[in-house]
Amino acid sequence: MSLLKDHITIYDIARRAGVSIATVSRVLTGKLNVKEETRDKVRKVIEECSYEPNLIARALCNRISNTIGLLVEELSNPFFVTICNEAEVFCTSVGYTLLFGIINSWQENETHLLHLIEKRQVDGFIFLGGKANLAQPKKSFLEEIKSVSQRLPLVFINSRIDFENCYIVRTDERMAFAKIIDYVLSCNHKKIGLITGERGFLITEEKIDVFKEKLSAENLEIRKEWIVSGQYLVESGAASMEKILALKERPTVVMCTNDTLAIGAIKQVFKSGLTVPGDISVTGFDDIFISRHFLPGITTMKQDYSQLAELGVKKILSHVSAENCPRETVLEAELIVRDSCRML
Amino acid sequence: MSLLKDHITIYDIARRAGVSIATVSRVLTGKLNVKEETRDKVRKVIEECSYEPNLIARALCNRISNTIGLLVEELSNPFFVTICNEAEVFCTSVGYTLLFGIINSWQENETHLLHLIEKRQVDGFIFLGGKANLAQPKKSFLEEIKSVSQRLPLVFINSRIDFENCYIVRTDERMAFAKIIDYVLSCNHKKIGLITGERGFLITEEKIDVFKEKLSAENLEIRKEWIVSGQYLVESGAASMEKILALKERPTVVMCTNDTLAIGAIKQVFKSGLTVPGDISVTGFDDIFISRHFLPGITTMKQDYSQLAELGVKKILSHVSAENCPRETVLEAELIVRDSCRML
DNA sequence: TTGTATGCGTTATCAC
DNA sequence: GTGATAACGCATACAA
Repeated sequence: MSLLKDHITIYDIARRAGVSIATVSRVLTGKLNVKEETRDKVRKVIEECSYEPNLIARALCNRISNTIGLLVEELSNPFFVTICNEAEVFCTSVGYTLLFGIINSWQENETHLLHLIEKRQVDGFIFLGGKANLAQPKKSFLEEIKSVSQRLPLVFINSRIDFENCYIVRTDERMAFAKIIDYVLSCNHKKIGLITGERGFLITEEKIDVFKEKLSAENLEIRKEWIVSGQYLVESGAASMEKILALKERPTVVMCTNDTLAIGAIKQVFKSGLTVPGDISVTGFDDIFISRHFLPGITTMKQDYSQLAELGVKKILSHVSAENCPRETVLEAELIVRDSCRML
Repeated sequence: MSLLKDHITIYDIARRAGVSIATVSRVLTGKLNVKEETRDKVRKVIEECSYEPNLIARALCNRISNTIGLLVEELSNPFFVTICNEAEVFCTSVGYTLLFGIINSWQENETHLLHLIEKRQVDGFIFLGGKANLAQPKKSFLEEIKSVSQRLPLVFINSRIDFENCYIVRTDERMAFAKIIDYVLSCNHKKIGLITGERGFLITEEKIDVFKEKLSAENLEIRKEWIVSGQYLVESGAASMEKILALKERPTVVMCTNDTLAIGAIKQVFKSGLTVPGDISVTGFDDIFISRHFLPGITTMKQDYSQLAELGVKKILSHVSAENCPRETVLEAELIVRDSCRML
């Protein structure tokens, strides 16, 4: 068979309403003036036929698709998916639709994926994770970004890319990590360890920087063997904690640069016959969904997911409608105290 | 400003290659014959201009958008998002793009959301959760579905809607739940409780049915107070377990109709000062990501997410290309034994 | 093998 | 106010 979706078009409506397609189009868009009488007549026919305009045709004509590309590192990542969910909901509420591109499934070809989606004439792109979040993005990647940004507005979430037509929405992760360090200090911890994911990413490097700064400022010892980096995986968090537990002298608290690592770290502590926070405290970052339900509940920092998403979309909308909007918006994070870090 | 993305078109390519647009189109689609010489010439120009065809225009022309609507109950649900992720990856690998619609954000208006997406001329729809998964969908909803199915192919995941142009990909949940019950029985449990989410959904009702059937067959007691229903939320799982723990006589194992409930149930056991599986065993269903990492690891059933997703997409592709494909495909689930259910 | 012309369903610029 | 008509970018039937 074939999908003979031969839809009703404005021609059908025009004919049945005894007007021209131009008039139908006018009542559809609602911009130009139409005599109330004819407008009602047309509306009635539209209703009767349950006609819906073909958005593909409209997009071709307007050269605006009401569509935004969202390049996300990985949908199964709980941090990213929360933002995607919020973004999607907000988009549909304003008549937009997101086209997702999942970066990880394309290995090195993040750029190729981008072109694939650009062919669908999206009005802009949002970047969530991927190479854009490297502390030092590669030259070739930046060139590509710059090139695309000459055609379309780009929004980077938790990144720092700075070109014409590029916007940024981000959490102030330096301040956020400083906040949770302060909390840890306020619990009288003096021996503090750090578990991170991949080096080279902003979310990693900034936290390491702040970690060292704060500890120095407090005259606390920064021990190399108490800082261990791996990947942003549960297994990696566990492996890192294993290394720390094997040390002759251990920190009293281990801070993790995200909750996934914290989960792995906690698991490993229990596996070693110790407990969290009894024998060692652990903190996370991001407040992913499960952190509240994990045992023990994870003390962490919560980012403002809905704002991150909504502002990202809004910046593109503003750009499209030629409104002014700040190039960068920085959001605060919130400390969420639960059970995984105890007072000494 | 305005997004003057005045792109290169086939006209530009045609001019620069000294051929007609028809020829350019031919080498682009690759279907019809073009002399090798001219084809190479055109290809070279395309390359030089880094021209990319406008998929919106192509869709309008072909009346096929290479786009599929995916109506999903909630992206933040770990079960659904896994399938979405797989579906998205598979789609892009075959030149398709998914348009997501998040049902929960539209309350009762699942149908309205559907129309919103249909306007974008998707080639088909996939339903993941929502009203389609009710054991007895409402008449009005079925009417709508039937109506849409006359225009587009529809795929239902883990559902049973049976109309023309409607396809089904599902896990055999009856068999799957029977399997995990068998496992529980093999652990010598005789006193078995059940925690479910919302009544009325297939995933709930089928499991309750199987539960009763199996226990009867084993001559085990089916106690009303050991079967407690709530919502598919962690909190609800906890509340249900609280009720069970308050009973004078308790089951030795509580089976949950999904992992989210199991997590809540386990939390509640620990909160009561008891342990899982020491004092009471718990099982889940779905094997969501965190189940492997929870403490204790949750014994559960794993659905074949990638097949669920891929077959869903494939059925639509087959329909579009007029190939034959079975109306319904049923998949098996796999028992995942971890630590939350112990041998008595 | 290649080019011309038409249609896909809209919107928008003209006249009237 | 309203109605022809020309884009929008592409694919294809038909002619050459």
